[in-house]
Amino acid sequence: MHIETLKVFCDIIESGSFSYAASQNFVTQSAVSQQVRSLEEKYDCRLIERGRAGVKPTAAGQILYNSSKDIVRRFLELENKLREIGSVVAGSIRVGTVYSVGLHELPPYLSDFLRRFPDVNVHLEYLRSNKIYEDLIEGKIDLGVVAYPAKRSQIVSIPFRNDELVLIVPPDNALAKLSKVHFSQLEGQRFVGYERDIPTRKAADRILREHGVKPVYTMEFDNIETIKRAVEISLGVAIVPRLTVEHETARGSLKMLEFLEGTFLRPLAIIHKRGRELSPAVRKFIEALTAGPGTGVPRPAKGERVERNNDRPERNDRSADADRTEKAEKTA
Amino acid sequence: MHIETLKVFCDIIESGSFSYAASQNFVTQSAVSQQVRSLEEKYDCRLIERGRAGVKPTAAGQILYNSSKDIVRRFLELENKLREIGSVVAGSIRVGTVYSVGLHELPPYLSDFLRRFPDVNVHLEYLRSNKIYEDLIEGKIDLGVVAYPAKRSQIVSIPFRNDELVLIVPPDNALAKLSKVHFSQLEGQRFVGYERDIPTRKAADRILREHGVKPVYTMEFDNIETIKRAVEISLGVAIVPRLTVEHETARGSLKMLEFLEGTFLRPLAIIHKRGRELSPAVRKFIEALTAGPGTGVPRPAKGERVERNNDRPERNDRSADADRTEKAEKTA
DNA sequence: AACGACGCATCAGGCATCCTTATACAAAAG
DNA sequence: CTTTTGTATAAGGATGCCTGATGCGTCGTT
Repeated sequence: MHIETLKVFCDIIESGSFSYAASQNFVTQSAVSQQVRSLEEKYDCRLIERGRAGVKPTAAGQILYNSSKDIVRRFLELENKLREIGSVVAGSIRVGTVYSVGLHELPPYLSDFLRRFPDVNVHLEYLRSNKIYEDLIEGKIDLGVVAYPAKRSQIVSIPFRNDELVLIVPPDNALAKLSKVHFSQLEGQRFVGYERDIPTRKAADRILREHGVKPVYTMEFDNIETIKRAVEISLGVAIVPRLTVEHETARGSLKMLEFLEGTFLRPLAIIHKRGRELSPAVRKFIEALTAGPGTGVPRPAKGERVERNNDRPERNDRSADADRTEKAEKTA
Repeated sequence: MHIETLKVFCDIIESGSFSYAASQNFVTQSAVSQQVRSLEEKYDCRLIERGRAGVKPTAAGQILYNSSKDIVRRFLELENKLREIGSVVAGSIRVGTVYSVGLHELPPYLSDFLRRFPDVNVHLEYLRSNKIYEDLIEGKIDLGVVAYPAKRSQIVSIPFRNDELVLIVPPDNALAKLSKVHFSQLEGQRFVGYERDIPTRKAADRILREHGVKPVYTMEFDNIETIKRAVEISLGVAIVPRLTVEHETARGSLKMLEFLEGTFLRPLAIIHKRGRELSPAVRKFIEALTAGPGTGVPRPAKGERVERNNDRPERNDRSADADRTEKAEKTA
């Protein structure tokens, strides 16, 4: 019996979905379906009731789930301990990130990391800030990457980078001819921005308030991409991280302006649950982010490990990085 | 990760032997060796110190053992529960038996059982009577088959069969011409028999004592085969179960005599630990013994199960029964 | 009601995995 | 020094698992 099969089963029960469990375990839905079937055949009893409203465990399935959950948990802990000893960087790590960072800041770090540690699978989930804190505390993810990290007793926060907040306006806006603006010039502009409970929105509002601007929002979204689209079609101006609009300013679909009153930084941080011991893979991931992309040595170069990797050059190489990076969107 | 691999590892640590762990798990020593190696490679650390005096776990190996033991135990319990639900008779059962019964009484029941339940692996170990009780209580075996079952609070005993105790003498003995003897005729005969702490020896001595015979033992052994060889070369006479000497009496290498004073039965029993819940396979095994050989239906014939078995007629059919019956001798 | 979207089941084919057999090798025993 | 016992290694083959394609219900839409 594969312990992985038990984990798949647990994931099915917890998520209520075969397909989701499949993606969580880096296999196809077909494989998951077959695993469940073979379990059911092996013990000659139905384990999961497949109904219209998702899936529910049968009595037997519930027993299997209860025990498996325990077994899987113990096994994962065991693996962490052993990897610790052997300094083996492998396994899965689950990272939750807000859209803007995940799309515009992480990619170079990520591909670098995946190249250096081919035995690590990275789950990248796009989540809203508050959900990241929640999931961290519930143990659903190992790491979070957020802006304006909140200080909480259960959360440890490690500084990552600082973005600069800039103003974007549609090319047809009066301000588009300038390269820098005074806050006073923003008076009367209609704003587009994040929803009120999102940290970057709060930061933007604070900056505006401190400079005497009372913004009028016409639209609020929960992710940066939609905000940019809204500005492009002249629904308003917005304050966003500089890195997130590089594409659009280069293409000319958006005009970016700095503030004459100074630069405003948006601190990003890696966060994790306090007290939770981090697996070698997670620690290496944090290192990779804090050290910056391209700073990693090509190989861990610790004797044995190199040999082992070289022993199987013909291995089914999962060609692209993307194959090992599961990107699951949770917000609509 | 196969849970079976973890079990193999535990068995290695507990027994201090690769080969023994191999036989316990119905695989070759080679497979065991490879499994350990792949574990060591996977976590890039030595797990077992191979020294002259057996094998010892390293620090990492100890960690692996501790967790694995737990995982394996939970998994086996889980499997029992599920098999219970699906009425699936499969898995391994460990049976400890004394030589005489294992060699002369069990075989027909065994081959019958194995034919009816091809998914069950039977570990048959030849043990001395007291070791069987010990191992039962320690949970090292599931069932025991013994003669003259001792009444103990921790042990449940189920009657199995009754052998008849008879006298065997070498063909050149004066008694060999008779077919029945009076106990009085045994006076002056030298005896060969079991060691003093073995139940059948105690029973024989009691019978002799009750009929006024004070036996003089010249040799004592812990198993029936050696006793027979000793009698064959005229080292003395012996009181043994009738079934165990069928071969020799047929060949004429031994002469068997009944007692004129009556027949003396040697009760056999299946024993197991009180309170321990028995797996379906163990229960079926008990049923098979108590019902007698040849009484089983050809198939459980419970719908689905038949189908499932028929689905794979081309399966690597482990031809002979012997392949699935591990006979490990513990006494020399 | 027809249609597409979604999610699970099934099938066939390829390939990695793991096991067995055979053999090497080391240490201990006779 | 040979034999025995126990583990490691090599080669080959069977098993099993996964993927990709496809089928088939159910649900929500227009």
